[in-house]
Amino acid sequence: MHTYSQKLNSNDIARHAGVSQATVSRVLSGNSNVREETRQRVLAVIEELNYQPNAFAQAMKTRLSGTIGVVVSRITNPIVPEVLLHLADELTAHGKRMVVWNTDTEGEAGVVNAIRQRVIDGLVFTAAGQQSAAMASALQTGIPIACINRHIEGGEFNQFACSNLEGARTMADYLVASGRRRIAIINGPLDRSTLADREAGLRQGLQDAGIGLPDKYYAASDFAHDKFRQLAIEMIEQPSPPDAIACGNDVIAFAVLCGLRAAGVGVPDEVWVTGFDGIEMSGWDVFNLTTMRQPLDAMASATVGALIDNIENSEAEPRMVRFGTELIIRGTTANMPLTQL
Amino acid sequence: MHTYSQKLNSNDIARHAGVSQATVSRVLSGNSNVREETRQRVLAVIEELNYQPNAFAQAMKTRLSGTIGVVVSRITNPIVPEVLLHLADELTAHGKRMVVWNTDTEGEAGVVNAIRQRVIDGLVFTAAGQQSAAMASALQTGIPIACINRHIEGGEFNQFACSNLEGARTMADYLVASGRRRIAIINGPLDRSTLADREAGLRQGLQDAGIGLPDKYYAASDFAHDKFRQLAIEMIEQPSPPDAIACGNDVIAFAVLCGLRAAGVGVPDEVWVTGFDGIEMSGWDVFNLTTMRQPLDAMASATVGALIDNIENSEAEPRMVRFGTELIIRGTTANMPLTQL
DNA sequence: TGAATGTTTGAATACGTATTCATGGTAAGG
DNA sequence: CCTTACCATGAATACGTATTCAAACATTCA
Repeated sequence: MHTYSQKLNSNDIARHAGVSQATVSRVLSGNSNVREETRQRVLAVIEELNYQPNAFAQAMKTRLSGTIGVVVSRITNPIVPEVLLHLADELTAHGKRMVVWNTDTEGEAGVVNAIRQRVIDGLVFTAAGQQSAAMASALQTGIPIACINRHIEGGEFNQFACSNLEGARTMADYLVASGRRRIAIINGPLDRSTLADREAGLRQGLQDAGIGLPDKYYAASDFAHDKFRQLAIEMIEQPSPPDAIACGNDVIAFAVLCGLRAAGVGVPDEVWVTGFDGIEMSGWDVFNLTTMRQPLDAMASATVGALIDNIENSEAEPRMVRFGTELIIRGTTANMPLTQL
Repeated sequence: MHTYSQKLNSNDIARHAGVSQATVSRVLSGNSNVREETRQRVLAVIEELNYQPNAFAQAMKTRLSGTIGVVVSRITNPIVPEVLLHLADELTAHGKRMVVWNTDTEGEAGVVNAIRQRVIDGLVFTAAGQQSAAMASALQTGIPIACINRHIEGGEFNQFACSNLEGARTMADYLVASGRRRIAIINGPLDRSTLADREAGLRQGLQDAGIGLPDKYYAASDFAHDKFRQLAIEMIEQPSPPDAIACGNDVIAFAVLCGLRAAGVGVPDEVWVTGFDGIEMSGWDVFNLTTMRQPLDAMASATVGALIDNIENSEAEPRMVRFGTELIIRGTTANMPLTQL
């Protein structure tokens, strides 16, 4: 069994500095009054001996681990690392570590265990379906949680998402205003609030424009590149195919573009395609995707901020914010300025 | 300050079961002899009261946290989540949690801190440059480490990578055997051993074929999609452009394909393109990239296995394994079977 | 049967820190 | 000068578990 011994403890520091262990602890925590001269002396010894407090002992006393959990449903979905990147930056800025669970392959047992063992101070849930043993467990134990890109009606906890419905509505309006009339939707699983809200926004826009959405212009599937790709092929190869396909998110749109390419159908000449999220890859030439950008950095910042507040102050009210989105017009739709909206 | 109290401790269990706390601990750890009847009684009480041992107290005693750190250089690089996925699965299978650091934006301070605080039992380094304060700190403290996709000569620690040189050599042979004669290389930073080894393999193949590599057919840059894209454009727009571009990895190849598309150059009609890694996206229709697949799952499995061994048995020798690669021929090169190799 | 060995258990202790309680000292206020 | 309040500090304790030590008991062997 490999263990590497801790060389020093606060008693050693106390002895060297000629104070009591309690005083060393007070200097470290910075919460109590210590005479400036004493503080300097202790700090000097800490520095000299290169002392680090034992994190486990601290955690046991304070019941705080300095670690935040992040629950992710499909880590290889390209939007996930972008979210993790921003979360990691924010957490680091707050001096917290980030432990990650990927539930689509690992399952949720690890998360539930961590919650029950109290080894995390808070938990971030990223977009995923509603049914979640981990979420139920978190709510039951009362551990502070925050959801990013996932909305649950009536939930008494922090929730940060973009204006999915309004953004999708804007997207529909743009397509209609640009002359599209046979607009199709390809979407993912609707138990994800983001996707459901976006679909609602699109449908609303189509309905208000008097266009509507025939069944043959609608398709959905659970997450799998090949499935979306296949749906796109079937969609485009039917009689009187759509002249635009609005997708629930960028990753779905990527698969759709792949399907259309396989079917030999030109974009945007024969059909337009739009995504939603505005992830980095959407700007690559091979996609050049018109999409609706959500401010992931701001959302991550708010998520972490609220979580930290809940941890430091249990009275803090849960927050719920919707972030604005930005239409980015690229090559998968006609490249013309949007003056008529 | 939010804290949620631990309801029960092992003393409560002991009292309810009519045994001592030591016996409860023995039942939990499973290392000592306990009479079967006693064990069942204790387990029943644990079950009944829904007791969970306090992880911090355990960690303080055993000096083991049940957490493994993973250091990543650019988490949004699509190969990284694939690595993390496999690592997470393996770690979960071993009952370990995974904490992730993304050093390109966070820096390494968090990792170094975690090492000094002993809050992780082991550390995985994924491909990155050689200079690393975290690696130095890890080696100094003696915490078990393992490197995946990163090789350091003479290092006394676990290292798992694929046969980068041989794989690249095979790739060069394939291009030459297929009739390519003006073969270019676009690569990333050479302080990454994977990229350096692959370049060496390619150069070796070209040299043995008597083709060589003129300066004008070589370009490199640090990691940034736009830079690789630009390099590809400049490469292809020069007089007597290459008839093939071999890239250091798939992500570079994606950028190259984007550049070629922007330049209006047909692939594979006017120029072939190859990658290396075989990440999932390389199979998407928009890339359809010929590449060299490395067995990430096996590599991750070996990485975690070795790390766990080092943690459980400090005498365990560091391991160093090279994994074989597999040429995957797709649409960015002529779609013909490779019989002549 | 007696000695030797092995099994099962409890009491006590240690891990390293944060915090409470008590004490001596110092400043403020009349 | 006396009281009151506050500041700085140390001794002692608690957090919850793993482990050592010793004792009680059971088993084996001659």
